[in-house]
Amino acid sequence: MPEGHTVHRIARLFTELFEGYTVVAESPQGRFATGAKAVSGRELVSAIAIGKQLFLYFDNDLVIRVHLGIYGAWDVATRVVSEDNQESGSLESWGAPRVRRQRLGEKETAQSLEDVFPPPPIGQVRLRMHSDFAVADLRGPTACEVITPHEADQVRRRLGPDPLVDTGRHGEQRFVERVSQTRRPIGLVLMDQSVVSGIGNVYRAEILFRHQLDPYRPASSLETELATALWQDWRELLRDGVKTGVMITRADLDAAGRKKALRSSAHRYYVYKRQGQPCLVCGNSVAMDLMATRKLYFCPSCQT
DNA sequence: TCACAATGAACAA
DNA sequence: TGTTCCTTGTGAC
Repeated sequence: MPEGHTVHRIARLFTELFEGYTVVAESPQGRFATGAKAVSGRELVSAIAIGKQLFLYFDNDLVIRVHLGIYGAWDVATRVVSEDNQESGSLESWGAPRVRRQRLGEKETAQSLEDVFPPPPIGQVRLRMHSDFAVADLRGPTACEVITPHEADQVRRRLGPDPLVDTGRHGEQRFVERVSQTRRPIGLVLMDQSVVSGIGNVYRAEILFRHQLDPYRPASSLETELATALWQDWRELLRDGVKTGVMITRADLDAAGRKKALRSSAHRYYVYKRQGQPCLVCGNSVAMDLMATRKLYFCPSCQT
C-alpha cells in the first residue's frame, strides 16, 4: 500500500492510461472542485512518482500533486475494447488496503458495459479523472493540490533521493552523506523523506532487520559501507515491490514461499506486525516500540 | 453503534 | 512531544 513502490506503480498506470490524452477532471465530493476545473479538458503530459509523491503535469502549465498519506487510495477502472469488438474492464484499488476489487463486465457486450462504465464514484471521491476508457478516483489523500511547475520543483528539491529516480551514483552519495551527518536514530532517519524518498513503516522495519541493525543506533555511527548497503538494499526492495505490487522483504523464501507471500501478508515480513512471535532467524520474541508515534518492529536479539 | 487502527506528515509548543 | 487532518474497514458490544 502506500509506500514508494505503490506510487511508482500508480505513476506507471497513469502514464499508460492517460498520458497524451485529454482528461476530464471533477471533484464528486466537492472539496477539490476548483482544482479539478483548472486541469479539466487538458492533456496529461506526464505522471511522475518521487517517493510517496505523485506529480501529474498538464499541458496548461499546471501540476497536480498528490500524497496518499496513511489511507489515501486510487480506484482505477478501465474499459477495453478487443479486436472482435468485445468489451471488458476491471476495477482495482491502489493505495490503502481496500477490498473493492472486481471484474467489470467480463464477456459483456458493449451495450451492457455502457451500464457499468464509468462506474459511479464510491465514497468520498476528492478527484475523479477520466478519459473515454479509464477512470481514476482519488479518496482520502493527505495532499491533493494544483501547483505550478516551479512550485513542483521546490517540493522536489526538498525530497531525498529515490532509487528509481536518482539512479546514478549521486543519489547514493546524497543518502550516505545525509546519514553520516545526523546523530538521530537510524530508525527515524530511514523514515525521513528529506533523507531518502519512499520508505514507510513496513520497509523501515524490514530493511533494519535485513542488516541486523539496531533501530536506535545513531545514524552517524554507521560505516560508509553499511549506509551504502542500506541504499542499495532499498533500491532492490523498491524494484521488486514495483514489479510485484507487493512488499516482500524476506530473503529466505524459495519460489513456493514467495508465491505464498504474494497471496498472504502473513508470510511476507521478518518483523513487521510480528511482535510477540518468534524471530524467523533466532527464535526470540519480536518486539514493538513506539518511535516518534509510529510502531517500530524489531528483533532485539538479532538487531544490535 | 461505537471505538479503534492504518503502509503519513504538518504543525505547535 | 503531542495534536490534528484525511477516510475506511473491522471487530467488539
